[in-house]
Amino acid sequence: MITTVGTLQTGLQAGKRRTRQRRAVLEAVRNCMTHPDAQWVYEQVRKELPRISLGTVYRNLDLLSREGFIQQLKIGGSYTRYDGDVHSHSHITCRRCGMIENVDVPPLSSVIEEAISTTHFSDVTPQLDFYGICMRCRQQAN
Amino acid sequence: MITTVGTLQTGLQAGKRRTRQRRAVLEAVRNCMTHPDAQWVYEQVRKELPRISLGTVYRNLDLLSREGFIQQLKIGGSYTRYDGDVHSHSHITCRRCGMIENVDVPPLSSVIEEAISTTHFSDVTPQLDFYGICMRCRQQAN
DNA sequence: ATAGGTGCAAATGTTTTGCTGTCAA
DNA sequence: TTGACAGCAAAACATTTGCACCTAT
Repeated sequence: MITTVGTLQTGLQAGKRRTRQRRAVLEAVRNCMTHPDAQWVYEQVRKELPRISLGTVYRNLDLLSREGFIQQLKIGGSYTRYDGDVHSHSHITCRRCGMIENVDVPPLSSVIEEAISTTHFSDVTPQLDFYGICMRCRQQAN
Repeated sequence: MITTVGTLQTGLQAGKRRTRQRRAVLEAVRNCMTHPDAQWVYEQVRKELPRISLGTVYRNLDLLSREGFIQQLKIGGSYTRYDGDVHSHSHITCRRCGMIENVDVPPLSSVIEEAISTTHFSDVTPQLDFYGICMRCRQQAN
């Protein structure tokens, strides 16, 4: 069995050293389907490495996202969330409970490209997100 | 000359009382073109009302955005920014300096509507934002 | 051996809140 | 008159950072 923990399939390495802490953080984000925040990752990783600190989790989440191993999501709530899926996709956030789900959206039309061209910005990337009410919240007749 | 400070043209009122503090906060956000944060609004309003507290600014910004008089922007940086322009439009944020500019984007295509329909969410609103490098930052050869 | 990384705790920066007093209606 | 709101300060909250020690290379 080949283990690729802490390494992309291409053999790329995050940071300069391959530490247990970094591998565990990447592993946790990748295995989580719910777009976790730093606290969740911390609690998860602590099951394996009880002495890891929250600061280390933050530092690694930052490094991993800067180097493109994971994605930082600054949508909706009051804290930053992470996504182990780095392929380009959108997110839909529940306005009531904050739950995030993935949405596959086709490439944005040339109409939007035109809108961008009216600005004086360069290297522009669009980010399309959605907000709504999830099924679970809708069913809870409050 | 008709003054509409603190009141929408329709005569709607924010909150239950028309306080000087609330009017000044709304005024400040409306007159500012740079999508200010709470601190900026605080400093601005303090010129007129030196005894206003930051807490009051936050409470009013919150109330005004909940009631639709202004718009809350949770994009990019580490703090919440506000927009006095409540008509539906997008924003483009500079990745380097955080500067925000407005972008007028045509209505999103039906292709996107379809993507939304694959989710189990209701009352979905799309939010399209852009990130890039502004002209000023590009010119500063760093 | 050594630079990069970790743990810990304190600091930071933004936003919220409890309480008491004030003021718009 | 009275309840919504303001001022103040402390608390809450997520996140960052300084420093001494550790460890992957």
